[in-house]
Amino acid sequence: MEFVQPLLEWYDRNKRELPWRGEKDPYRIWVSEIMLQQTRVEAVKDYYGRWMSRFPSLPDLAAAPEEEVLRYWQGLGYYSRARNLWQGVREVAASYGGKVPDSEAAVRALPGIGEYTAGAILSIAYDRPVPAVDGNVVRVYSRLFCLAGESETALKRKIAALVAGHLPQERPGDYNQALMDLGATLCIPGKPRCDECPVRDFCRSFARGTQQEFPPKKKKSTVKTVELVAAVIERHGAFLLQRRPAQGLLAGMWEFPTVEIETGGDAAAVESAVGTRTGQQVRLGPKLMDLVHIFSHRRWEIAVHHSTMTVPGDLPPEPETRWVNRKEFPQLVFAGPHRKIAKTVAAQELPDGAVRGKL
DNA sequence: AACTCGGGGAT
DNA sequence: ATCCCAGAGTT
Repeated sequence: MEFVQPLLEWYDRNKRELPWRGEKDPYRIWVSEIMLQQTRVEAVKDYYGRWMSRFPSLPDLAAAPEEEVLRYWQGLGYYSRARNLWQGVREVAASYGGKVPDSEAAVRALPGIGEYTAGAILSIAYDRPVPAVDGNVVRVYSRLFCLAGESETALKRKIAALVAGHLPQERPGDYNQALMDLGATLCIPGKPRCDECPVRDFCRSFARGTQQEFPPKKKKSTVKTVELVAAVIERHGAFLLQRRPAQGLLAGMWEFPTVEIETGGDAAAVESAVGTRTGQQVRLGPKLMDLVHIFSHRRWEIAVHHSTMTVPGDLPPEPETRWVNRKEFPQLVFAGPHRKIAKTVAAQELPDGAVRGKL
């Protein structure tokens, strides 16, 4: 295709300088691609740097405990990515002698590696001509060819087939990355900067002035609001923390005891619910803060209350519950907004012997 | 095909 | 507010 060469030349002159760019170690490419899933380049840079200073090679990650791996991922989101990456790396260490396989089937079979990531790893690290169609590439190609597609999956499939036919055998990784850089810097959502585009002359939507119509808008999902009360329960300088369920949202991460409430639920009902959850008799104290935390498809509104135990009881086996000193906070992986609560209460250093929570 | 899964930056 | 980001896995 005639636009391949102009695009590669544009890439050679204008590619972004990124920490993982020029990297050939498949493990390092792998890590970057997983971090970049649904995550902006700017957000990834720092995490990638910290990660590589701690887990510079595949065996380093394979040998690390899961808890520590999650600590290095804390705040990035989509935590199953970290677990899958860790599991995948261990699988490579165990079954492939520590060398990331270079066949599409084998790479695709690793946990957390889907069609896009397989293409990215194979083309960038192994120079294999496999398309890597991410959101950028969908946007670029749908505009180049005025492609709408019957569904998102059909559109993506169609584009992957086109890219496969265009990939230059000499530098497939650069072509994939050139498409992504173009989509990230010029062929952006909203108002693309077509005046600077190296392939404008080949773009059908530019010719028709219909760039805005591509790619087709995806239907918006509804965001459900959930009201919660979190209880900060302190005793002898330690705080009561609980682990979230192993499956689902923020799986396995630590949080202050939290209950979902009906709108306008009264204090007694909340105290009862917290008591059931923690095995303690609890009285809600003064409000520490209100937090709003927004996920893609959920909105948490959390009232955080200092709370006191009226009658200390045994800790429940489920969910896992622990008294944690604030000095141990850095060792834990906190669930989303609870990081902020932890940071706040940990900062409230008291002199020895001082008592907190008196009304 | 539709949902779930995080967090944040741009508009 | 809305969009969407170098998506994958499950239902």
